[in-house]
Amino acid sequence: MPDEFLLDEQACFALYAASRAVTDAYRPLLGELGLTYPQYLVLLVLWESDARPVKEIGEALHLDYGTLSPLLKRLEANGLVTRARLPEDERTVVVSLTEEGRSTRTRAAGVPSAIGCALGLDDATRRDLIATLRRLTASATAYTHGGPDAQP
Amino acid sequence: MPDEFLLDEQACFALYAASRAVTDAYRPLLGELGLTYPQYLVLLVLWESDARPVKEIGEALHLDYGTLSPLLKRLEANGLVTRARLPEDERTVVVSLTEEGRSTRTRAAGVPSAIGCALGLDDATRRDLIATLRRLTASATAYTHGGPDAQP
DNA sequence: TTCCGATACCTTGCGCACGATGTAATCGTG
DNA sequence: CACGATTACATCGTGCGCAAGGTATCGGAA
Repeated sequence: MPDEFLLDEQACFALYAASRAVTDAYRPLLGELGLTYPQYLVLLVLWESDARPVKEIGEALHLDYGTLSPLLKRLEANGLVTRARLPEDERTVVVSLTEEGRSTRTRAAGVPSAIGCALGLDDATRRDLIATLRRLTASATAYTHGGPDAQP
Repeated sequence: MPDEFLLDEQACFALYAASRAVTDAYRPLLGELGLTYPQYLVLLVLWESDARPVKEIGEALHLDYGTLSPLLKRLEANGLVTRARLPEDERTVVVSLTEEGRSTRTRAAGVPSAIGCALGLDDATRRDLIATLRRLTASATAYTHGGPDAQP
């Protein structure tokens, strides 16, 4: 009997282990920039489109306020972003890059290629992996929220 | 010009997001057993082969003592495992399942199939994913430790 | 206009993860 | 045997990541 504890579990553990291994690869590179991987992700979001409310950053990264609020406070304390309430809606906090935040993009220019080297995947495999992971994420998310039944 | 911050980064973020989505899927299932996902992983290791030193558990899960020591203390506090020094080598702590730890395997019998459903991957895709993730983990680990040069 | 609910965010508490440091036991070498 | 190095763990500090609870603001209906 093929142990049922050793089939899909392997996929989940492989995912868990790979995610941490990749984060480990980022660590020394980002460490020189004074960044963690989640902080780097926030900067990626802002480099693509500056001055965004916390809500949008959270949606882009699938992170909630409990994670983002203190993280953004640290980015602010490190002088990379500013946070300001919207005058027309005082509930909303808009996060914007400082000059140092923008220039960090240049300092991080070598990171993607270094990581690409670390992953060691050819183009086709990587595209395939991304597609599979996105389907998996969508499927797992649909299962968790909404459950097998579902309902907004 | 295809933004270099949007290529390999996508693979890494997809990995990061997928890993958390899968953990989210486990959470309600394991929550009923009073377990977290890392705790469940430790039990998987012990269900396969009981009475193992902390070192072996760490190697199996790629986790260090800083993570495992408090985690195992919690499992012990919850009555699922015991920890005992080896008489022939007082440095080594052997982790063993209690009766409750063993019986939890039965209570968790439905978890793998539920997760398999949540992932929504066919057999071929899943095998392919596991293989890709393992190569990726090995490559990233080799890059991080040992660096591009390498040296034991 | 006055509520009432929704929205956007913050805070707290807990459990990972990891680097750094500490400690006791064991091993290896002279 | 002595003693320095290694091994196996434990602990501490920091930073996620998430659930739960709190606050202030906004929008809409009575």
